[in-house]
Amino acid sequence: MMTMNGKQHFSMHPALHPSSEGMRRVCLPAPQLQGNIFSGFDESLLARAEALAAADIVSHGKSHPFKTDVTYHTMSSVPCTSSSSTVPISHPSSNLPSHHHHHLSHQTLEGDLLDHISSSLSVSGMGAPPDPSVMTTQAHQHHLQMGHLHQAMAMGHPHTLSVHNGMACVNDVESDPRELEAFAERFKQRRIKLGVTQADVGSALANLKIPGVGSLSQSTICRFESLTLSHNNMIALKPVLQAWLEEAEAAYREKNGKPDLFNGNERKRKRTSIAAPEKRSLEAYFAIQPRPSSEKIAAIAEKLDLKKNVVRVWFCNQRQKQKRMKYSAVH
DNA sequence: CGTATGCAAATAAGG
DNA sequence: GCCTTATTTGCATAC
Repeated sequence: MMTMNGKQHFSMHPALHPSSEGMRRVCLPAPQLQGNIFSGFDESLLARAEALAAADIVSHGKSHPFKTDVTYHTMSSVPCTSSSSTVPISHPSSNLPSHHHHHLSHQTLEGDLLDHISSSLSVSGMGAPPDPSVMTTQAHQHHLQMGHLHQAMAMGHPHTLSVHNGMACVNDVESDPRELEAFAERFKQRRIKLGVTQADVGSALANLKIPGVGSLSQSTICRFESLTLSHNNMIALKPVLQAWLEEAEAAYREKNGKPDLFNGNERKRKRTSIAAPEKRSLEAYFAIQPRPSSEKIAAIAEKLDLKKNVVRVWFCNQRQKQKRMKYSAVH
């Protein structure tokens, strides 16, 4: 099952114009131009985009890092509104772009030579039924569809001092924000004592067989230890890591060297790496049409030998990124 | 080697 | 089904 290999194809693109055009008009759909672009979409557009991609190697502006990270940060004064659950901190940052370019989208998609999409089955990925458990905030009775359910809420925790009138902030264990930090530190210490690396921990998590919990990368373990994850993420991961720690120490006592095999059913989330040439092509397509139709996405995917879903997500993320940049540009 | 980290895929959740 | 916004991770690669 699954096996959604992100078979990368680093086909090297031949063309490589030494030309150095630093003109990288972002957000510039380049509407009018010649009618042929939109009339004979398909091939011509794709080809054109590819050509652009090839010629577009220089403009790799690193731009500003702009790290808006919201990492842990010791204190998270979240008003204890305690609205049962899920209150994803809607950030008011969203502005009203109102980017209505509206350039007559007159794309004619007649014949479509590139219609044979062999994208095959979609990535079924996970199918693990959610499993409440873990978290503090029980009362979970949300069995809708599948999903990883990484219940990461539980944000409304009591301020250090604020008195809980009555029992507003019920639930939740007695874990202060300090407890979390202490745990992270303790965790690292004991992990090292066990002679286990972060990567080991990450992959060993799958052996716990906790529904909805698979392996994690070394990065994530590292971030947990250094508290560089979001508070909610920290809280969600704590019980899992704690479970591992306990098991590992128990096994250690029993002299179990390293019995842990690669059991684990839940795979670690996989991340496709899109090679540079493909990325360049995608960028070129994006410059021409930031919101390609499903059919076009399929065509692009086919051409670049990427999964359709990968391409679709790439466009989504690209739009997000562009929006972010636009925002930061205005400061 | 094991650990940090930047950038950005993949996912979650509400339309 | 796909989009958006917000977030969670992981690949790569720098320490």
